Amino acid sequence: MAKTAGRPPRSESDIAEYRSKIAKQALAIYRAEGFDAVSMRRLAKEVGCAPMTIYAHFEGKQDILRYLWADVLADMSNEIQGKLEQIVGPVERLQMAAQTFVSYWVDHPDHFRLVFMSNDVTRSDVSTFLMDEETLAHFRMFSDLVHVVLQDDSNVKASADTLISGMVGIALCLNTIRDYPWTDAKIMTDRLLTSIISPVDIAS
Amino acid sequence: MAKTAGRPPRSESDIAEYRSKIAKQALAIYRAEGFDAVSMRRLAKEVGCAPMTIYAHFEGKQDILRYLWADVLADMSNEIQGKLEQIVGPVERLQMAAQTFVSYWVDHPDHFRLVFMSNDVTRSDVSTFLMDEETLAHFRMFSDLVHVVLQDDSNVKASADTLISGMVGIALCLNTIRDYPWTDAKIMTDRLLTSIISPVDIAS
DNA sequence: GTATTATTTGTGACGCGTACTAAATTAATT
DNA sequence: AATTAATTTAGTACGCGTCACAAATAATAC
Repeated sequence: MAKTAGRPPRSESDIAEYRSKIAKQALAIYRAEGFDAVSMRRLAKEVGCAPMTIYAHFEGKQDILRYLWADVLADMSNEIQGKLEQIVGPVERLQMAAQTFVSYWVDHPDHFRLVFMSNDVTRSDVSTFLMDEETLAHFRMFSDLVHVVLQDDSNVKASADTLISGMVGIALCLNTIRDYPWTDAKIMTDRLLTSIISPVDIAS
Repeated sequence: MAKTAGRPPRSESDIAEYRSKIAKQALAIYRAEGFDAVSMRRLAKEVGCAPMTIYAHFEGKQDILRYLWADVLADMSNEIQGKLEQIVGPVERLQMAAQTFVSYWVDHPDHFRLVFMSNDVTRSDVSTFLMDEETLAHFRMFSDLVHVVLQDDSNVKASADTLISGMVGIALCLNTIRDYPWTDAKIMTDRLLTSIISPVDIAS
């Protein structure tokens, strides 16, 4: 089968280059002026293309926003790592990580919104986006910390996932349901953590 | 001090009537066509007033959306109560309630978005909105269920709050971070629950 | 060269939330 | 009935995400 005539599809590298160019600019805007400043029109202007051209490279705004996750998650990870440096006890390390994690999202609502609240929850379309290794690693950090504490291998992932989503939930509730008199975040985080890391067997 | 001349401010009842009229119509639209269908312009049209008039009665869209919470939360509560009817064991009741709670939000992304993701996270303005008794009661239902399981009074609220935000977090994570291979919701919920309801003392 | 085809651009449009202002309407007191 | 303050309206405007469609551009085959 000979190649068809006409302009060939852009090369893989061109696609990647253009995408990263857009994503990079989006990140610059986000870092400088926050979530609300990132708009398709402005992004296009600063990238130097027509607004609609972006839609040839991304499915929509959400699709772009996901590329900012890496930056935010790295920032969060750094903060945790910094706090962890002086701590040796496995339980203490996990506690510090958890407290820092929750504090980070409570103290940076914009970042929280970006990562956890900017998806189109309604449409459950199977996007082609897949988390890269680096991004996954940030989530796995907790698995590792939990793993050290719980020698028992079998439930580590379930425990870590529950811990992560639990902490995210604390941040979400504090951020959105402000009228409800929530227990202090520190206390809830501690409660969640000490619960998760203690092996429990309750009759089902 | 005699009253000044001129039109007096609207009466309390008039204010409430107008507000509830708007809120009621918003609810009708939401129920019929979902989250995205509720827009200020359309709402105004169906209420029979100018778009900007609504802003005299509500601070903005968020302020209206909150009045839809009651409906959704009642629906969720009903679903839980229905499932609870045949169950007598305190632990089993709490388990069923928790599983139903999480399932509800996972199965109704629109409702989840309305209650937990439609606030303007960025601005932490102290709005005048206060949760009414009815709405609070839905949250307190879990306190009650937890209370029955944990006779120890002291930590009931902290445990219940942690449980609620943990479950909300599970729903949020499943709804927004779809690329991460989360542990099954049922398992995470169970893990969270059995952890929370078992009294634990870990060296701090 | 020219024809063919893929991609990019431009333009205009829709509806959105919300801000501003000036005019109109309303309802009570004088 | 005239006055006056509270409220509503109309109109305009900005920027937003996104769609539709025609025009332009670029790279290949002939």
